[in-house]
Amino acid sequence: MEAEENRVPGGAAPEGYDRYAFEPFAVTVDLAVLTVRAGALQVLLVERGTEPYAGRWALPGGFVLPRESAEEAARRELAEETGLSDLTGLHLEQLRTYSEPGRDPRMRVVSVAFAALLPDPPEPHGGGDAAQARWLPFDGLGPLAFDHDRILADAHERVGAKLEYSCLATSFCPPEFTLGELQHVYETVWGTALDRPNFRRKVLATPGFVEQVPGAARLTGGRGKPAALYRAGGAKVLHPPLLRPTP
Amino acid sequence: MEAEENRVPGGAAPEGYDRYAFEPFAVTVDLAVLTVRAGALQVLLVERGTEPYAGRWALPGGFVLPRESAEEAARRELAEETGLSDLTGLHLEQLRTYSEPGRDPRMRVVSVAFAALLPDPPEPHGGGDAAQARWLPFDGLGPLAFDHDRILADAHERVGAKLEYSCLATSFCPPEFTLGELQHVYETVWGTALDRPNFRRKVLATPGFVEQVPGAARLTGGRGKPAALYRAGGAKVLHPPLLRPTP
DNA sequence: CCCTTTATGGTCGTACTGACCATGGTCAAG
DNA sequence: CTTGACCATGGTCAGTACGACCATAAAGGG
Repeated sequence: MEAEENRVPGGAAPEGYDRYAFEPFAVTVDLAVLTVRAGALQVLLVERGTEPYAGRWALPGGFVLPRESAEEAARRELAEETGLSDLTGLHLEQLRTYSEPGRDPRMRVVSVAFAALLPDPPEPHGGGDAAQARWLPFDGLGPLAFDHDRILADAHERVGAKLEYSCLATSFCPPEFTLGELQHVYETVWGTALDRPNFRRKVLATPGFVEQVPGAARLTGGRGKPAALYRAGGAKVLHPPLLRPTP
Repeated sequence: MEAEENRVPGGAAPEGYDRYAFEPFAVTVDLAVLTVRAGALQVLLVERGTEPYAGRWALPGGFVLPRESAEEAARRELAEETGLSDLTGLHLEQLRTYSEPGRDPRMRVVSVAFAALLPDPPEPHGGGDAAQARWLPFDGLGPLAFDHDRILADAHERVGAKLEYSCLATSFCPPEFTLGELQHVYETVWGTALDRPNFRRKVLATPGFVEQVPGAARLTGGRGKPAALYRAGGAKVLHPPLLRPTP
């Protein structure tokens, strides 16, 4: 039900809305942007310059503008923070909305959180307004600003779970990748080692997960036998799923 | 990032917030309340009495109050709509947030949608303010108000997916239930028939999914052999999952 | 030339699943 | 009372998937 009830006096009613009073909220987006770099899971963070939490790292984000959806706001903010222009193929997944009254000490802010996955990202050049944007390793992060620790933990959990039953892992990889790189995505996000032949068997047995680039091969940094290159296939779901090893 | 940027002139800045301008949004919750009644999946809907969409069915919901979270608002609204007082054990799951600018023609409304599951629910007595609240079968619903068709479809998809890898199905059942009733939940939500012995084997082989009530048995409406009664166990996840049959 | 490293291919036993068949208890109709 | 419908329960059997290996191939470094 939308704007149906009249319980909240004190809000400003927009034109034509004299029957309905409502409480205004600020609506923002927060972005948990993950990538696999240098063999580790990394997160895009910005350093806060103002109170509260001045000097702390925080997730990038910002206000939702009057004429855009939260998804559009998330893409806009991400483009501004990273300086990337082409985010069309980017996987952006809505995590959940955080609405606890005290989460921002200054005012009532409802924040729609998104998880985004980037392959081989550029170093952010602190694009527009953010004080400083950097990639930082996921492990060993100090406490973040606001409730961003929890948002980031939720993003990690969600991405880890989606790797099990979707073909999402290719979003972490460049357009052409080796099966070793794809396996490394799983191992990095899950924090567990996988058996290489078994992983290979599973991936190749799933129709549409990956398709081989004919004739191409790449050396994985010069060591070992050259690996065949693959592209992401058309499939979106993994059936049956690729479950995390149970410890 | 919270309330960090100054891009939106025209919003009212609360006290102490002169540095930050923001656009106020109305924030509501929408509830997709599902149950299994009379052998069919049913949804709790309210009939709208005012424009827009007067006379259409809509999901119950309402404004988030200034001092409550979206989860608290959802529980409060649900209690008001159904007249139920004890919703402590109720499974409430945040679906996602719908924020497209045109989804409410009157004003900018951002809605946090929840899916709720009720076992054997009472007939709602149109409790507080809602014009009329009723359980309606999920199949064959005419178009709902606003974007509630999509929210309901998302809720159905989410619940169906969660049945696969969680013990959520017991939330549809009364405190004590037969395995036939539990299987019926799966069949109703998924819309597929399941093999009874195989379902039974799978459920009993999962530790903590259900535990038998000693000595108790119930006739399933008088026909057939009496079935043993079970309670929900302590487990929350299903490992390995109980996958939908692939058609 | 040997060793390390990585990719790729295969085997084998176990666990799980889907498709059955069989039995037993209860009710209702004949 | 008998019979059949109906449902719960128990079991079999084969195909599949998966984990734990072993083996081979191709590259680079000492």
